[in-house]
Parts: sequence; C-alpha cells; structure tokens
Amino acid sequence: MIKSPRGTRDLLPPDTALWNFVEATVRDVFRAYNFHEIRTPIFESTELFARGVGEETDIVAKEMFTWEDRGRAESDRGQSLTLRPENTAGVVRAYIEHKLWDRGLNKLFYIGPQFRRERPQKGRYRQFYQIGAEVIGPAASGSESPARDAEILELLATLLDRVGITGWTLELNSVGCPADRARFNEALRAALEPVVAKMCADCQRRAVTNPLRVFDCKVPEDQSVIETLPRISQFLDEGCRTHFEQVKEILTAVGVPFTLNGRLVRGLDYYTRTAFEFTHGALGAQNAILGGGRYDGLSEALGGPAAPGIGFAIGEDRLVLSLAATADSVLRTPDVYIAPLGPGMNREAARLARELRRSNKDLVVELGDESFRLKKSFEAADKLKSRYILIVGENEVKADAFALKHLASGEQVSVPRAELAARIARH
RNA sequence: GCGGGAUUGGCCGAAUGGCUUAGGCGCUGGAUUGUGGCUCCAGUCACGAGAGUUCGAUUCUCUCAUCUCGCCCCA
Repeated sequence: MIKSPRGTRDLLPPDTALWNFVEATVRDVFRAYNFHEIRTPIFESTELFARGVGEETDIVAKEMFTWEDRGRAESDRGQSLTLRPENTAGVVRAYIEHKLWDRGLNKLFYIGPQFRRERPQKGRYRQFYQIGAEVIGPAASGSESPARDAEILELLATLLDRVGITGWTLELNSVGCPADRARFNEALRAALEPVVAKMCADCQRRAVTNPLRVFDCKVPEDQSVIETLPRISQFLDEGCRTHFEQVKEILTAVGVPFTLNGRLVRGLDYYTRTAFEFTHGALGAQNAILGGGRYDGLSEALGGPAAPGIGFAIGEDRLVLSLAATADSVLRTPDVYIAPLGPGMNREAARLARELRRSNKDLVVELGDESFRLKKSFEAADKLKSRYILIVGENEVKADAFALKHLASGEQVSVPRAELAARIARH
C-alpha cells in the first residue's frame, strides 16, 4: 500500500471543519486590523532562504527540501530550488520584487504549507501549516514604531481568544540590534569560559557553536550557572532600550498580559529588537504555538531598500492541536434530507433540491435516492444528523405539498411547495 | 542525526507458540414492502514488512518501516 510520505498527513472531515473554522476566524481578525492576504510560491530559489534565513541556521543547514531544476531553457537549468521552510523570506522577496511600498501595501498575511525535513513529533510535521503576518515598509510609514509591535501582539491575543485558545502565555524579550548582539555574544563567551566545564555536554557544545542557545538548557543543575550569566537586556543601546520600553507600555495600557523572558532568543538570523513567543501547555516539548519578532535588516539583506518589519508565524497544526473545541462542534450538518419515495421520484426530488438551494444559499440540502425504502431514508437522515426530512412521494406530487418532518421532535406537517424554503430555514 | 516506547480488523481495544483469536463502535442487510432515532437478529473486516528460531508464530529473536515521547531545533 502506498502511504503518505513520512511527516505528512491527510486532513479529513470532521477535522477539516475545524481547520476551516480556524482559518475563517483568522481571516476575520486580519480584516479588522486591515491586513491583506498575500500568496507566494511554495518553492523559491534556494538562495533566498540562504540569505534570508541564514546559512548557519539548522533550517538552512540541514532541513530544507532542495533540488536542482532540469529545465530546457538555459536560464532554468541547474537552478537550485527549495520548498519554502518558512514564509517571511518569500513575503519580503515579493515586497522588493513588486515594490509594494509604492502601492501602500505594508500589512500582509498568509496562510499556507511550509516544509522542513525534521524528525516528526507531536505538533511537528514535514509539511506543516503556518498562519503569519508581516508589517513592513519604509521607516516613514511607521513600520519601525513600537506601536506596530504592540499592535501585532494585541492582534495575536485577540486572535487566540477568538479562535478559542485559553491558557496561553505571551513571552517577550528584546534581542537588540546586530551590534548589541555581537557585544553580548562576546561577553557571554567570556562569562562561560571559566564555568562551562561544569555544565552539561549540550551546553559545552553550545558554548562553542552558539552561546545564545545555552539559555535554552533545561538541565536543573545548570540553572544556577545560567542565572549568573549576562543578559541581552544589559547590552541594548539607547534606541533599542527605549523602543522596548514603549512596546511594554502600550501593551500594559491595552491590557495584554505578558511575561518578560530574558532568556528568549530566536533561531533565525534576521530577528532584531522585539522577540516573542506564545506558548501553550498542551503541546509537550513543542510548546510554542507561535513565534515572531522584528526583522529590521531583512529587506536590505535581500538586496531591497531599508524596510523595517515585524511579523509572526503561527503553527496552525499546533493551534488546532491545542483547541479545546472538538471538530464535531463546528461541523455543519444538513438542514434537510430529501427522500424520494419510489420509482420516478428522483426527478421531482432533484427539482426541489435545486429550488431550495437557489432560494436560500445558506441551506444545506442532502438528496437521497428513490431506490431507498422510506425506513432507509429515515436512517440515512438520522445518520447525517439532518434537522428535517422531506418526503417526496406520489401523494405529495399530486397535492404539490410535501411531508416535512422535524427529526428531533417528530413533528410532521404538510407544506406547500412555495413555503418549503422559509419553513426549513433556521430561525 | 541520537535515545526510549509502541505497531492487532474502518476506529477503539483484549487474549494467545498450534485447537478461526474476545468485546465495543462502525458499516451492510433483516424483524412483511409510505416514517426513523431504542431494542433484537444476521453478516462484514486483522494480527506493520522482511528474515530467523521452531514440527508449527500474531505470540520468541533480529533488521527495516511507520507512529509516538524526548534530545537537537523550531511553528
């Protein structure tokens, strides 16, 4: 049997109803904040990710699905292409390519699949879905303002509430500018040198490869040492410090709760200043339901104009996973099941179905078959959880009035053809 | 890439070195052919793949695959 590739999965009903509910709700929220949708290709030139995400990141170094194009045209042949492992680089590429700043488009959102070749786990797949948004534009558009950071975070709090996620935590930090980080890294290495020998094997490795990651350590014995290490907050320059203060002030003013986490560091090279994560307890080791931050230098790194930006990506798989609601609760069931009774009734049933659907586009109409015995039609209507069953038999056709039965109450009435749609509609 | 745990029918879930091997849900049909949801009856569907041990394996061993929980990293 051919199975779906490792780390991929089929989403089936009723789960798809839950996914659609999430996406519809999210679109509503984005609309209220005046964000507009962008759809970028699911594969891009490999160079985009190498430059945009960072050569040294795990994503680029070992997790991308990459292949070489073998097109006929000289321009295609040999080009290295990659399934997108995240969507920010693609959005910024499009921003530069189409000069979106000239069109006043600076608040964009996307929903779509991303690909990383990782070991699958709970809430981690090789094809996974992200819902993300970016605010990007020339500094004159206000894109650098702490007000944008706060608005994004407030939007996220609203979004999670609307979707029905309870018990989330917003963790907040500032990772400063590249210059701040360089000085911090230096100080960190210096501070680690005398003590690293006492730490766990992972930390000893991190101390060499990427000192920032020492803060991710969860080994209890190492915590006391980690507490003594310098924090990024001590290395922020005046501009970054003020920026972060203002973000916190606005958040407090609008009433979005947050926790400062001086140990929060982001994995991707392009992040600057504000960094954040929303976590949820029900997710095990992958407790981050979404992550994001500011990336003021990304556009320039990709050859574009200076364009400060801030964005986030929600792991949609993880979001759905932490939803308390069951898929059944958002699954729409039929309003009416039409039961053609006996030979020749399919035609009349089809006409009725068409009339009902045309007269009220919100009605969900399920059509049975004339070969069914009436008992079987009832069973089918019950199984589908239809609200009404509409019987289409010879008597009804003669009278041009049809037996309509409410299945839950058992109440049955004869309804003239012209009144059917109104009768069935939800009140 | 590295560890631990799993892998029984459409789904959940027992037992067992040989004697069809549960139970529940589901699905199909029936209990006299224009009225269901309850009940009853009948039917339906399996031991992840390969190799080995054995007279014989779903049950023991090994390898692989997949899933899962961690590490790494991230959404």
